[in-house]
Amino acid sequence: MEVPLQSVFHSTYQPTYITPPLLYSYPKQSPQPHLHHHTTITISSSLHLPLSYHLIKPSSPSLSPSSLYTSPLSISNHLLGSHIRSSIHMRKPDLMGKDRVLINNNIANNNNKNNNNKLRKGLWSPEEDEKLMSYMLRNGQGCWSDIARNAGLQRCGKSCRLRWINYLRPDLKRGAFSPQEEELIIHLHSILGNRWSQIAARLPGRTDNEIKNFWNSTIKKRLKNSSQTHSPNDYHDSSLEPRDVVDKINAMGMGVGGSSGMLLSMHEHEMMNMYMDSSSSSFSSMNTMLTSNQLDNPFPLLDNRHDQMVFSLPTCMAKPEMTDEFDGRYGVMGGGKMGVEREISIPGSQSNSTTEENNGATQNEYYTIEMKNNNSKVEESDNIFGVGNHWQGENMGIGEWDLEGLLENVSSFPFLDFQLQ
DNA sequence: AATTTCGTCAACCGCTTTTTG
DNA sequence: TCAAAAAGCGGTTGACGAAAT
Repeated sequence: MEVPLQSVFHSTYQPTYITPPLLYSYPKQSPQPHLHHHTTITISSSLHLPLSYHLIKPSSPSLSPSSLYTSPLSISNHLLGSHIRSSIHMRKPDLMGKDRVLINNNIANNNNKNNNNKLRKGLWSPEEDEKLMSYMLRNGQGCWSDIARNAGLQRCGKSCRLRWINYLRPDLKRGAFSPQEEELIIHLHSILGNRWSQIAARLPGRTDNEIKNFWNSTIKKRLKNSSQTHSPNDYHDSSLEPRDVVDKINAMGMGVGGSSGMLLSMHEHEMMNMYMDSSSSSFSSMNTMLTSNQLDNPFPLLDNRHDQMVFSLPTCMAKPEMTDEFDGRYGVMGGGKMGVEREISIPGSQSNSTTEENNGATQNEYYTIEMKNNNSKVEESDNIFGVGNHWQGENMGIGEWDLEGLLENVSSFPFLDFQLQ
């Protein structure tokens, strides 16, 4: 479906049409072009976009010509709504042939510590992109070093893989993160820590690199700012990383025999308050709860003095609902309001959940998972995660307990998939 | 207008894990 | 079973544009 830009731009814009997804942005490092004021809007609707590049010219006087060639985010801040912003990327116009290659070669030479003159490094030229793209579309994925060779690229396979995964892949979403995505990233990071690839796996169309950059540049900064207004004493021991928690869980599986199980606790009620209302800024909620300490310790409220581990999940994660447009493996927002708090409680001696029925669930439901030592199992409570019996594994020892099961229902969020259709 | 500072992000590096022969 | 190669991952760097001074 085509959407007239006129309808989404705040400023007057030459009427044209956009068919998402628009995939390609050109690296901003490319040389500043000479600008032509007669440049017309050209937005491709093709999925083969990476082979073509686009210019955009607004009629808005508020947008200077030079800003046309700035980052997608920059122009989007001027003109675009958040979702159009997600899709529009612009290239800088040509000067990307020889000059650019020279620049690349310089970069490559400077960076080439191995004196391997055959392999290029640095920014990818459009020609290289085209080679890789067309090769991949023709032949699909294979051994990356073969791909590099067969596609006629003077690149190592690793570099090709990275370029494809982070940039050329047709299913990349690109553009600014939506508030929902931000919330999800924060939440997943609170569970997974810096396991960017695992976080990315649950954000369709996003790459680990992208999320990592986003976290380091944006979220971390915001959290840091917000933390300045709060005392670290407001919170429990934050010495454990999520990874530590997993390790701890696994270590228990190794068996310190006899004790009655998990000695972890997370007092995360406040933490999850930020999910209570998806319409409000998650960061405003976080203002009340995060300290700078927590930036590096994403399990800030973890307290190992207690014998329960409590995960709080937004509704969509903890107990997904089914919709027609989504298969049963995944959680779905459905009609439910994102942010209704759910918790998974993992006490040492208690076994079954206090769960209510899936439908009509209320806030503050508790899901309980038994965790015992050695011979213990992680037993599924009454449909703990709603769909898919992910915890049904028989005789699953603690050592086998991992975050995958816990997170399985977070593995995809269709509501995050912005589409103009 | 010039300079400095800041924020972003593509790409590299080095290490670990997985796969292959 | 083992070694080498490939793939995967997270941390880091540095170029660039934008914003601030």
